[in-house]
Amino acid sequence: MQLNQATDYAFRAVLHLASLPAGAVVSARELAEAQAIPPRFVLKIMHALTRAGLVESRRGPAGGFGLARPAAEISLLDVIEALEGPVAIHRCLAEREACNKHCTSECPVHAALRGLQDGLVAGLRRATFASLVAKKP
Amino acid sequence: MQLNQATDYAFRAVLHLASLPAGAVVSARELAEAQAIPPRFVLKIMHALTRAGLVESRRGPAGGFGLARPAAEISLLDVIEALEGPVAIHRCLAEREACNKHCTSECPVHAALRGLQDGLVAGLRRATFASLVAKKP
DNA sequence: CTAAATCTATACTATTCCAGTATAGTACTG
DNA sequence: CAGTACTATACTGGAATAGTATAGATTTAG
Ligand code: SF4
Ligand code: SF4
Repeated sequence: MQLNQATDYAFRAVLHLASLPAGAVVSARELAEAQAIPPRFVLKIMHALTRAGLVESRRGPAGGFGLARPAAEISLLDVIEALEGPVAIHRCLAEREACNKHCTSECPVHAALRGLQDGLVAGLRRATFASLVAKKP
Repeated sequence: MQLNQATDYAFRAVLHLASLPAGAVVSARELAEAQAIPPRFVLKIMHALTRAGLVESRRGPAGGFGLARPAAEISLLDVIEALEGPVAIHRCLAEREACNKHCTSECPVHAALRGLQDGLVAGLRRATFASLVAKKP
């Protein structure tokens, strides 16, 4: 019931990129140092963010990473989904067949959890990195 | 980011007990069969629920388990906490020191997630088994 | 052209957690 | 006192987590 460590590193990395002037890039090594991310591990995280289309990379000397679109269009949900796939607070909300009871009718717990998950996901979608950067001191 | 299997079994078990006439008890074996829970595993789950004070047990022949208080006073949150401990959607919300970045000031991601978690927890607390049973067909 | 810097992609590993089993013990009933 | 049923804890195989390692591709400077 918890986001994993890689996702947290990704939050820090995107927050770092979001507070940069537009168009600027920062190397994996700098990111790792500034955000206290293990230097080898940061590569894997940026790889996932790049594949998801949230960040863009430039190779070679003076290369690095930058946001692929405005920080106002990147939410906590986007980052979580890039690292962990779709959000699901219970197995049967990830895929309905995960219920090993094979309830004939709709399960009331399932229904209640679905409502709560929807609220959570909506909140994660509303939390953009533009709004988060704005809150920083 | 998902409730575990044991917690789901506990949901089914409590839902089963909540739909019984008041004062009735049901044995572990019956519970396991009715709710498709592995027969040995159900003992561990009922043990956790008993220790948390949500269910009461009676030993010996004709023994079994029943709710320790009215279904209206048992929520999804109570069951989750009995099986998994306090709800936390992120490591730094479980314990503040879990952040290996040692942010000097308040982290905006932390603040946003805390708000969302509070909403989720409030919803879980509001979902009592009395209301869930009422929704069953 | 070539060397160094930097990202890309995947394989590997140690540790921890999960899901479930096993078993020895305690309490109640008839 | 024998059988039923819960109590409590130890054990286990497999999967997930949190990283590390490495071989390769691309870009730029000189
Ligand atoms: S019993 Fe209900 S809550 Fe549990 S997995 Fe099945 S549908 Fe979901
Ligand atoms: S960086 Fe922010 S969100 Fe991540 S663990 Fe630290 S306080 Fe929590």
